Amino acid sequence: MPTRSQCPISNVLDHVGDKWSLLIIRDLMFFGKHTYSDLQNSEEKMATNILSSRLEKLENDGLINKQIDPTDKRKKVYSLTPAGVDILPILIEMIIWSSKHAPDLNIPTELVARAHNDRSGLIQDLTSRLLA
Amino acid sequence: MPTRSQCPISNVLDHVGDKWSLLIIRDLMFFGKHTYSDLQNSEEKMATNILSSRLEKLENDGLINKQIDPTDKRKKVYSLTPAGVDILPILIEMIIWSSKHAPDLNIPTELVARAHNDRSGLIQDLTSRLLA
DNA sequence: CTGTATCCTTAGGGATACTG
DNA sequence: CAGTATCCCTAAGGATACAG
Repeated sequence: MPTRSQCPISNVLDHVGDKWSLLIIRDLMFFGKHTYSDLQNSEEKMATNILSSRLEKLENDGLINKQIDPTDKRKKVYSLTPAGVDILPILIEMIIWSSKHAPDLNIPTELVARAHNDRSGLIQDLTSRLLA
Repeated sequence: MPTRSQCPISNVLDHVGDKWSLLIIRDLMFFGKHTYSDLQNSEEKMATNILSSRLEKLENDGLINKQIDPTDKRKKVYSLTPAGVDILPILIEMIIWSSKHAPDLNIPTELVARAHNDRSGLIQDLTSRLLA
């Protein structure tokens, strides 16, 4: 997606403003997925060509890394870059929004509670774990 | 966009996970725009048919209101619902992300500073102003 | 298993004309 | 001014086959 303007919100959307990219980041962030087949088996079942193209774009945009698994050279492992980890607060706010406005969904209530009570601590904990 | 899963992040994307909806909300929220032509003259210049369809979807989804201007019955005025106002923290986190990872953009620095120093106060101030 | 490539259909979107 | 409608093209996306 080309740069549309100098607006910081528009800029984020130019990177992840589609239906799938944030779900890939979610899976890497919250569900410990790091292989292609892990990601393909997400609840939303994205098509393999879409997954492939999004991984390529996210890597080009500097949000994820693609590495060879050191324990098995045939495998490839996807992980978040620091810029990718910094998407975390955006996802947390989305979870909070849904917990308020779409309470019928499967919301991790203890996560929401901690996001309210100790937001910066939560983000620091998750971030340090993800960057470890 | 149909519901894809029970995930709260996916749910938000089902409402605003396209290239334009959050920009409309941004314009209503930060730039005091409330008419069709106001919105059409945003920096990103969205096409009139797209603007029309997004306004319709956002209204159906309960994020914006469309009302007759009480001072001029010919005019229509768009405004955010409480659910729309609650998108604010998501936008703030997007601005923070860009301020960190795309510092070349036009970022409102005093907003970012306050988002760091007094995040909940900032959100309360903006929210109460928007709902006033 | 980890993807790429292809085929095909649908949705997104730009330009512009048109209506109340 | 405030939209709707149409035309047309491109991008997104699903299904599936295929390659390393």
